[in-house]
Amino acid sequence: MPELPDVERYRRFLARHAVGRPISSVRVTDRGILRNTTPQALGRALRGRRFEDPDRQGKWLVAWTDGPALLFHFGMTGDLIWGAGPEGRHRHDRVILEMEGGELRYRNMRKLGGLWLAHDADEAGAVLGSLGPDALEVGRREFRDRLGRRRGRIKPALMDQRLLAGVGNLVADETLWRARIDPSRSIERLTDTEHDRLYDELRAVLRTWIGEGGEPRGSLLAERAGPDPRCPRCGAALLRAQVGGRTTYRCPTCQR
DNA sequence: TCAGTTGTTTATAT
DNA sequence: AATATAAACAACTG
Repeated sequence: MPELPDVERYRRFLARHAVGRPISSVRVTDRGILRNTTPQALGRALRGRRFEDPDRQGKWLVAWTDGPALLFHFGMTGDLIWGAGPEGRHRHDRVILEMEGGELRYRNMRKLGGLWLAHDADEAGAVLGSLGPDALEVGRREFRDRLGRRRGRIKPALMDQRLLAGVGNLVADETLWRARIDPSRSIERLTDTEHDRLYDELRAVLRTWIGEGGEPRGSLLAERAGPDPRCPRCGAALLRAQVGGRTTYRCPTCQR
């Protein structure tokens, strides 16, 4: 589930439900999900604090409070849930933040990703490491420049979080399909037109995906899960292959 | 039983 | 130096 658009929705979700409410207690049902702190330290750090407007960079959600910040990464199966009370809790709710008027739950089945605690902006920056500019914020020029300094195949470059933050496997496939570019094309051989299409389609994919509150229809994405994946544009059977170690779908006639 | 899964990090090879 | 590949992490589904 979580790619950049999903994390952006989590960001808005946290802002809508949790901002401003005093945190009364922190329940950790799986301490392994805390990557740089303990349940005790997390409780001490957050109790009595209130979330402020959260930030997102790539697939990271940075939830500032009037004290420290809580950093969320959702891995492949993370989710954020709001509950008015304890009913509806799930066994994969690894951390539950109880606050006035409800509770925020960090759910994560596979436990890739996790929660980090940062006491200030410097610490938050250290956790995020050398993350590139956010894929939705980056300008056309910088996108082009950063890509131009890379060699090799286009898809793994798009997914490199140091180059550009937020593009995952599904967004990459969708973008390349819409831009009609083969995921294995070498970056050096992309034309100016293709660079422009890539930038435009990346933004279009991210924006529609955020806007629809879920994965878009009439897309490669909708096809790949089905029994007979076909190109929504030309009807050709989609090809499935490994690119950069990830399952990749492409259209044999539209993408060259 | 086996293959597959939206992400990232690490080690190893080229 | 940078890119490519595979494995590991972990838990579940079909």
